[in-house]
This record gives sequence, structure tokens and C-alpha cells, in this order.
Amino acid sequence: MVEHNEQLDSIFGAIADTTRRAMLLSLAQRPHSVGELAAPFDITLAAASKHIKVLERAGLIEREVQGRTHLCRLNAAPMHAGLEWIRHYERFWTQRLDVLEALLKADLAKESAAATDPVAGGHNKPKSKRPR
Amino acid sequence: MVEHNEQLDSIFGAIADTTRRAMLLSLAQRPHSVGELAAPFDITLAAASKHIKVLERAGLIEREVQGRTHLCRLNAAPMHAGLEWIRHYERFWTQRLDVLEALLKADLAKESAAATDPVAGGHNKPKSKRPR
DNA sequence: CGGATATTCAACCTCATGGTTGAACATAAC
DNA sequence: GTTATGTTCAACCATGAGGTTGAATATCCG
Repeated sequence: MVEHNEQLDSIFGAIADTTRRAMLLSLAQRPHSVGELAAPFDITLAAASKHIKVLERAGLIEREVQGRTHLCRLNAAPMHAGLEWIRHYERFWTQRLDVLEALLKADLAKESAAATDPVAGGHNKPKSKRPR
Repeated sequence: MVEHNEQLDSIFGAIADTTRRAMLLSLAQRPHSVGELAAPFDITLAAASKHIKVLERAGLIEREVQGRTHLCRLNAAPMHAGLEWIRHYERFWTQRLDVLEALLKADLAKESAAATDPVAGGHNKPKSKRPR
């Protein structure tokens, strides 16, 4: 499992582009030729060809040359690695949602209990400066 | 569904780099200053600063300026969109694994039927690997 | 054979990325 | 105040990405 990192680089790099994501979506329906893949976009065939090569390098599509047309089919398997990587972070947002929910509940409880309590004043801290 | 695409572009783009993925991993432990984030890598602070800005633009980290140090903390929430996108393709690899398994099973059954008697029955369970 | 179709290749352009260096800025410490 | 620390900024460089054009290649069809 040498360069797992390179695999993730190429996968995430490949799907970090709207055009390529749309191509994958087309391929999820059925295999397409290069021309068919290019058709929806306002780019030249050469440009589409490059996109397809990026997807191919990431292992996300396979190509079968049939005469003069190249038939591309989806191979989603490598995406699995990407999903697994992201999934490690899943607990961070679910956790945050849980905390939010807990705070919300606590707040509601406090409000209903603090009809008599005057001092409840949390205040907002200075916001972080905008970069740039 | 306005600029969902830009969000995915920036998220996937941000995590399509080994250094930045490692930074996120550090941040998953606890918040870090810019210097701390940069320390493990053989790059200048300026370069690290740029990486951090990429992560920030993707919304994956938040920065709190504390005096002269900038404390960065993970915000994994935007990754959720990325995970959801990839997950649409999950069925394609699980499906393929199922087909592979079925073929394999059929092959074994045929072989054992040819070699011995017609009991190609209870080898392996279907074991449908259906995540979620 | 010759012509049409499908795709790539090579050269080029522009712009973003990842890296450097050195100066600037802001704040903490003396 | 002066100095040290943490971070960014600006300029620059090299490389790659995404796009174009025009030519080359391979294949099908008449």
C-alpha cells in the first residue's frame, strides 16, 4: 500500500472539477463514447479528451477501444478509498450536530427555568479578522 | 442548487493534496497554530500559510486570531457534502463486488460439480455487502 | 481507392498552484 | 522604547491544468 497518498491525490483531484463530475454522472447511467461524453459541454473534443485522461489516470473510468470509437465505462471502485478517507471525519460533524442539539435543549430548559433568574448574559467575543 | 458545484470543487480541491490532508489530520486531534501546522513539513511558513488559506476557503478550517498567533480548528462539516456526492457512486462498487462474488461462486459450483457429485450447495453465504 | 467520422497529438496560451525569498506587520517580552 | 516571535504579504519561479487550434491517426463506408 505504498503510495496510498498518490491515489487519494489523483482521485480527489479528478473529482474536484465540475465537468469531470458531470462526466462521471453520465457514465453512471451507461457507458459513453468520448464524443458522447464531450457533447453536453461547450469545449472541444481535445479538451474533453484531456478530462477523460484525468479520470482514467485516477482509475475512475476504463476505456474499451471499439473500432474508431472509444467506449468509456465507470469504475467507481477507487472512489471507495476517498469515501473512507472522508468518513474518518464524519464524527466531527455529527458530533458537532449532537453538541448543537444538546446546547439547544439546554437552552430551552434554561429559558423555561430562568423566568426568575436575571443574570444569563453570555456575550459574543470579537470575531476573527477576515483574511486577505 | 446554485453553486453547490463550487463548493464541491473547493472541498475536493482542498483535500486533493497530501500536505493539506495531513494538516487536517493534525487538526482532528486538536486546534493548532499556523506554526504548529507547518512544523511537520519541510516547507516555509509562507507555503504553509497558503495551504491553510486553501483549507479556509473550502470552509474546512476556522481561524481565531489570538494575539500574534492564529489558532486554526477543524470544521469538518463541509466535507459532508463531499461524502454525500461520493456516496451516490457507492452502489457501483458494491454492485460490482456482488457480481464478482456471484461469478466466483458460480465458477466454484461448476468446478466442484464437474469434479465430484452434483451437490453444489452450501458453500459460502451470499454475504451481500450492503453498506448503509 | 477516397471521403467521412472518431479520437488523439503537438504546440501554444493563460492562469492557478506550490514553492521560494525577503520585507512588512502585529504583538509579546524585556 | 528595543527586540524577539508569529504570521502574512509581495514578488518571483517552475510546473501543471484547462483551454484552444490545426494536423495526424485510425477506422468505417461507399
